[in-house]
Amino acid sequence: MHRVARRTETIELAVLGLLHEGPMHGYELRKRLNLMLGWGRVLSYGSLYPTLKKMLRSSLIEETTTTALPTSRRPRIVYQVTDLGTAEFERLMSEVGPAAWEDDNFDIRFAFFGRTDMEIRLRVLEGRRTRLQERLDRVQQQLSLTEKEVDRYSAELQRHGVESAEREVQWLSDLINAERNSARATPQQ
Amino acid sequence: MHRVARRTETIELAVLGLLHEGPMHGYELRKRLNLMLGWGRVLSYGSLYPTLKKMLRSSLIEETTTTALPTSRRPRIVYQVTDLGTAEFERLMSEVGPAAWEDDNFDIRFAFFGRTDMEIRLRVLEGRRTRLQERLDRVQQQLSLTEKEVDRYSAELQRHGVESAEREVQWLSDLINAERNSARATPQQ
DNA sequence: GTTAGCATGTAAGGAGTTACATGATTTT
DNA sequence: AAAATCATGTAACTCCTTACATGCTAAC
Repeated sequence: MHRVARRTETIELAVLGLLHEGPMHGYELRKRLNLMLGWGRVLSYGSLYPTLKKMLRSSLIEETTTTALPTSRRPRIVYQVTDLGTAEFERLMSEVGPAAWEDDNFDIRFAFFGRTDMEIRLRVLEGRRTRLQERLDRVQQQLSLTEKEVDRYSAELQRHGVESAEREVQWLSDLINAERNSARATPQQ
Repeated sequence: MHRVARRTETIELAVLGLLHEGPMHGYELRKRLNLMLGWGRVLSYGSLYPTLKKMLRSSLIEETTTTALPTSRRPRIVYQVTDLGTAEFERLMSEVGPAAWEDDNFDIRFAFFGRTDMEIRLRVLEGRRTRLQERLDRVQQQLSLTEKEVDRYSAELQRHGVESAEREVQWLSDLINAERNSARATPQQ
């Protein structure tokens, strides 16, 4: 029953990670988020602001309203992580399991890999690779037991999909090897 | 205000296209649909069956309940396209515009390209390519005006994303060329 | 005979988008 | 002085998933 992280959870993780770089306000967060989650759908305000409010309520972040400026300026609300938020970030980042390697979730986690142990990194990379490999196998298998010949364009679409997935698997394998090599080069303790 | 097709619309198009191959019941449609839309999320029954009911109401499809079988068998409901459904399929397939080349929609349309005119095919392929190129440009640009140096993993993620998109653009270019060549080889009229 | 897969549905609830509302600041 | 973009929100609505409910059929 492996529940897949809701979008909100993905956003929360990304916000915690981004705020680690320093305080930011909502609008800026949104731009950064769109660049990270990018490629797919863009993040709407109606999604971001409520999430920030929710995170405030659970004390993962704090707000600092920039009120009194020389020129009367509309207050910009600047957010920053709390200690609790940092703890939550670390907890989420050290999760291994489907939540870590489903499509969107994986990208975010990967982006913040610099702040995780190599052990976790390897587990997540391998999990992701297995996940993709499973999909590939399932498709290949179902393709093989399809009796009727598929038409040109359907076949081309399938071919392209499989090729992309295979390339992604290769990418992951390279990353895994790189991690292992760096481990041998710098044996800890 | 280019509204992006709702999932339901995508499903409707896919159902109309699949039923063109011959009558099918819901369960079977779902499997085929998952293979087509695949790679991402799977289609839930709670999504499929209501959509089929809706299509029945609007007379895009008809149902034939297989009731009296030798062995008392639970009725399987077999669906088939109506003339109205065929017309709707053709209308949807000849649409050019964002609805045709946004992520999910594009895949389905492409899969049914065999049943469209080459003129439409070219317009859709080119639209899709332009769409991807825009995204690439936007990312490249935003990347260039980011002052702070990004960390290793974020950079790698971006690199990989850009590479994938570029590869997709190349794929589309090849397809476009193939269409153009086949047009020259077989000049109509 | 029991597990796994075939087969069809519905109701409730949640998540997130769209549309609306407002105003400041910067660029052209 | 207009247009674009920065900036922050909210409410309603829509879609879709999740979970439940039911029963048949084939394989082991």
